[in-house]
Amino acid sequence: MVVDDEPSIRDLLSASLRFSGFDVLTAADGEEAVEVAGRASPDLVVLDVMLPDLDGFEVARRIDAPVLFLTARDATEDKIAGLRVGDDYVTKPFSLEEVQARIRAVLRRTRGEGSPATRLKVADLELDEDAREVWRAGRQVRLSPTEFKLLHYFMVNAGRALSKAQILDHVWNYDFGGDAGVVESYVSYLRRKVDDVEPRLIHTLRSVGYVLREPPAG
Amino acid sequence: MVVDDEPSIRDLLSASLRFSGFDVLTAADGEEAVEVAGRASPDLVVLDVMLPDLDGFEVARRIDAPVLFLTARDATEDKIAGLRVGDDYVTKPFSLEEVQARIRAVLRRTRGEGSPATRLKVADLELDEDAREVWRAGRQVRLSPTEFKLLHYFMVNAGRALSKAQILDHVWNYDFGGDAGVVESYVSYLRRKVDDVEPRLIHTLRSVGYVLREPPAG
DNA sequence: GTCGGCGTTCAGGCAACGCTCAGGTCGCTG
DNA sequence: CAGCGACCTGAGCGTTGCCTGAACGCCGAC
Repeated sequence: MVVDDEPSIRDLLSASLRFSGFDVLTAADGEEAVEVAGRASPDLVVLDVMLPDLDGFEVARRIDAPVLFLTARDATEDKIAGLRVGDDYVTKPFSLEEVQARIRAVLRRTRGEGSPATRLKVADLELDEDAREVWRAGRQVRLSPTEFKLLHYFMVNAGRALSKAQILDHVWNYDFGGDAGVVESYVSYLRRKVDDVEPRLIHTLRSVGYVLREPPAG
Repeated sequence: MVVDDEPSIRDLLSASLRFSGFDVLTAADGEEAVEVAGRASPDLVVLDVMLPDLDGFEVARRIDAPVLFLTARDATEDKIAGLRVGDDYVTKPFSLEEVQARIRAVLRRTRGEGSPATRLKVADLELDEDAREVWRAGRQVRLSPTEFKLLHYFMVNAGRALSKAQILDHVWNYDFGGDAGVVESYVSYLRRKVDDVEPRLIHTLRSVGYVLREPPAG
């Protein structure tokens, strides 16, 4: 369930989550959120802290589900205050990658006890979400946060062609104003760090975008 | 079983204990506590001394299970008075690390006689929960209580990336209002005391948090 | 062959982040 | 009541990561 008073944010999140296979309900304010949650018992609520009527923490208290808070970047104070164990938060502006990662983490913690392998693998490239480790051909590789998010996005969508706009939308914050040049830069960094051995996994599709995939045997 | 009249404390404790694999029941007052305990025979009861109806010690007398009391910090008097053998207490405000440590200690004493190894080990770093001793590369190290709790939390979660917020939630008291700067300070202290030799075990993950882990062979 | 677009890489400025140290407070102890 | 240890804060400083812009190279089109 997604709760935010700004329609743009609400739509952005619900569309992206639906696309990833979640069942999504929405609410525009605190009252509605409590009401809908009471009826539908969502597994998790993505909740803006700033709502027109009720305080986000107040809403959380009245809902029996783990909460992922959306909070302004400078609200360092409030963050810790309202968090119960099992909850988590993401600062605005966020990237879709971030939100989805946190959602999966919360769901994993609360429901599935036997932590399912959080390990992504493509050929001899491996990524561990928990430990934030990346391995290529047996060697560990150090990545910056953005590099890590980008590679994660590639690996989740391994074998699928991704346009730069798509990548920008998912990996960068939604308010990022710059152009797709950054993507090229970061793909370049990634190649140097994790794709410097055969077989090459990151392929550029001219005037389309990029793919991460194991080259066909033939 | 968790007994407290404040919902926030009740939720905090029950969620955190469930996450650690315990089966948790809750009660909001003394009457309910006695009633539920009679039916369900819990292995241990976490019990607030200040309840709206009955005194905590009165409740304890009517329950056939070891009790971990939650008591105000300045109630030095009451502490000793109500404690039976096998019981223990924690002062409010507490940290989750503290409560869980005490719970495990009580359960170990009462049920499991063959004390399970309370020794954590990562590379040449060892921590003995019982004796509160820490060893690095064969040398014993003296840690302050907070340093010890922090290191303990790191070692229990060895190999997992921990955010500063997460650390704050578990190692510091739940009412701590300050920011994550303290964590940095204490990590700094820990590094000086237990991580001043190769291989380095505490690694910072920029804009993510920290990990305690043995560096990879490669 | 040449030209234009597209992609890659590098260098540099800027901002954010984290480490450390010094200092102040509190509580305990002798 | 003086001394000490533990805890937290704040400021300064070095480092890292992020993004931009520009130069260079590749590739396909004509």
